[in-house]
Amino acid sequence: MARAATTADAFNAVAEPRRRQILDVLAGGERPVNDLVGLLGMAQPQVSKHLRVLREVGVVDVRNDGRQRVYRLNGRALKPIHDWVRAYERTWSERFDQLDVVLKELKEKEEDDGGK
Amino acid sequence: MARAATTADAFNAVAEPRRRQILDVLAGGERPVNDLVGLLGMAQPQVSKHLRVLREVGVVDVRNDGRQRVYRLNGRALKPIHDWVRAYERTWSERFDQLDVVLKELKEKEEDDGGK
DNA sequence: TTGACATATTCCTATATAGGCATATATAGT
DNA sequence: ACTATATATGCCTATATAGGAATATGTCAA
Repeated sequence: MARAATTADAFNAVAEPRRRQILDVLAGGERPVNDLVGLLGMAQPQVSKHLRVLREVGVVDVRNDGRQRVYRLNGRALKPIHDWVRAYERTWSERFDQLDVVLKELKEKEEDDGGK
Repeated sequence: MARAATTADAFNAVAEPRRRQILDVLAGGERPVNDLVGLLGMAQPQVSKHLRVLREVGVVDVRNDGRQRVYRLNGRALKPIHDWVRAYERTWSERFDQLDVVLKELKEKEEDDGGK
């Protein structure tokens, strides 16, 4: 088998640095495609294709505005990533030395995350 | 071009669900390979290959113990992911709408969904 | 040494990219 | 209708998988 599709979940979608860059821009407010093209210095088709992936995993939404398509961040789709990685914060932050219960809870969340 | 290598960074390494499962087990303590094989129900070569990827991005370390190779979590390699995704937490958690700094200090004591 | 156990590596194949480029689609203005 | 603008899609190719199976490597014990 090959790798899972980039549209399989937020983890795969966000593994691509360009897509994280797009999200970082959108974090500052909604933008039409051409704004992203200009700000990121990427080719327009590539931006559109990356936006399609991000949209398929639900991390961005689109809105039509005249002949422009305005993309908007939907950060909630990133929550599974946050929930998963948060459990590991204790391994580098001393504040989390005795939060074993939290760790177990988040691991269980990861269990039923596979079917998304 | 193809997708970036899974060993390119922690984002790509962790995009694979099986590798997250491995890390979730190792979060409970170091383990030899065969333990992971048994606990996760994966084939041994696949486990070894996933561990190689995780090791190349620095998220696990190995130690020789007789004929076993004991793998140990090194969560610090996940910090870039945590740092990146953390900036988006405010988009789904109303707790971050105001009083950012204060609530950041307290948030680990709450475990309900996004507060009410 | 021989054998059993533990782990890593190699070879194979189907699949999915990401970027470059051309082109299709859609909308607005004249 | 025609044109310019804005965006999406299709086609192409090199590349990198992930899993399966077989095999290689390494280590202990008798």
